[in-house]
Amino acid sequence: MTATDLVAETQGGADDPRTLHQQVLARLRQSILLGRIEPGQALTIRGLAVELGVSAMPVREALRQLVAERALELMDNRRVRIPPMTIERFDDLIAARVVLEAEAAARAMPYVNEALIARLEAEDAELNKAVAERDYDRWIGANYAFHSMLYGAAGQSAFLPLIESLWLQIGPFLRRAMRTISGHYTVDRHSEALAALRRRDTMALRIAIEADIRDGIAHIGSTLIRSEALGAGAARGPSTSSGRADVVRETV
Amino acid sequence: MTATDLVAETQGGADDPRTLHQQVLARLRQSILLGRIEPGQALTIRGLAVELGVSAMPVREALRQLVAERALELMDNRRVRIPPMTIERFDDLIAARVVLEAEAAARAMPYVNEALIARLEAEDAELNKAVAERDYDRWIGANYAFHSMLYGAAGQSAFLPLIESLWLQIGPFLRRAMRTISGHYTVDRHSEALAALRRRDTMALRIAIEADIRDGIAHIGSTLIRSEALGAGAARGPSTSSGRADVVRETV
DNA sequence: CCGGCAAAAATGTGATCACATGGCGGCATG
DNA sequence: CATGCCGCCATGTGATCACATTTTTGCCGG
Repeated sequence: MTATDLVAETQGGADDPRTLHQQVLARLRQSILLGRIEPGQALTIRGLAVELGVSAMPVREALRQLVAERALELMDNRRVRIPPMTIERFDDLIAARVVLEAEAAARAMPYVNEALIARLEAEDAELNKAVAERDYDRWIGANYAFHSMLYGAAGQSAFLPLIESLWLQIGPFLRRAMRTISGHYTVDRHSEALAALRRRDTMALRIAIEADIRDGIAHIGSTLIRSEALGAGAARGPSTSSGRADVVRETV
Repeated sequence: MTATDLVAETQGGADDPRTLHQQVLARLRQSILLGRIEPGQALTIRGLAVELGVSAMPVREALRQLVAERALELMDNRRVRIPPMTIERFDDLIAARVVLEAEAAARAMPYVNEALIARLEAEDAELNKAVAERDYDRWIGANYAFHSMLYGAAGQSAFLPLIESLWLQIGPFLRRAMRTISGHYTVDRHSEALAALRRRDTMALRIAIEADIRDGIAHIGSTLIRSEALGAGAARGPSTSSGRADVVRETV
């Protein structure tokens, strides 16, 4: 399998109307969202370009865009990395998620109809199945789909991009924490949210969303306590070009 | 005055440690924030590059970054523009500002000390002076400084970038509305916020911040009603390269 | 065996070029 | 005089190149 195949086989054929840099961006964004990129992993323009079978230019633009969304961080040496997580930052991100997503959900309420609820239920079922099968990617993906489907009910909202940015910042640190708490997923907050939607109960919806956010990731905080400043610098992966390519090949 | 001088004289000399694209980004960002770029104005890579005395590359990257921050929008024809404003979007943006900034202010409270209050007072005085002198740029600048100073009290916060994105989206439409309400600025919400800070009254602070946001821009909504979808397409400026250059010269 | 130094490889940045696409005006035609 | 078509020019996209800086590596002396 060539690197080019990697790009072509999952998404974006030759007739993809999107520009190359948009395809690269979508790919990298999903990788970050699903936690496939290790916090300390080397992210070089040329490396990713070879990896994705494109030239450096689209990768450059995609990286810039991800830096703007705070999914990546531009270091002093002008390299790019996943921003290291600290307890303070994590706390901020969760707080921002809570206020933004609760408000976004509340503002979506007027647009809720049976069709939307049905789609949300389908996504919730998909999520539960993924949880049962311990399929992490589908789990995260379905969870994200559920939330964005709800917040986007009113059409394009100004909230969604902001929330996406927060997801991207949390994504890389979600996976490791998920493993440890995969058994703790006892209360189905999505069911509570769906019940609130059916009753058109905005307040209950806010509570369910907040609980969902806090439940899903509350345990990450303790993970962070055990390893301060996660992904700060010591956890640098293999740095030779061959080594990096190997790691990225299975992750991007 | 050459175009190069335009860049050099206000900021960023030859020994600026920042990369060119960062300088261009900062310049464009400020222009958008201060409403110096008309919603319908043509924004071309080559045009801005000539304007700013740089090559196309830094401009490309800066534009991408601003698109990621939602300050600009990538149209289907791959051109870039200030996203047209609608009542719905404006309503979203204000709602997002309120919840984010209220929360950010509340979370800054533990870090409030006399030094910070003093700096905020100084910025507020600067703001009032700018208002009295009808100096729009300083007005907006001081207002922005006041808010970001408060929200950033706890050091780098995850809230600030999100809030900045919202400011950038509102900026282009603020100026015209400001003109019409410049006389209505009767209640000084910043004073209320400062009083709340001195009393360490988090709830009062939230209320003051929310009131400040809503007061300052409440009248824009009515402006939008009179001209739906502001900057949608009809308000396209001159499109010849010479015409564009003239417009941008005095605005960027 | 370890530490530092110099050479070499790699990386980010910026510039320039080729190409396809789209917008615009001029021109012919009704 | 209005309208539709065609060609030209401007623009965005992607590739490649040169250069400065950083990082890695290999080597030498202690």
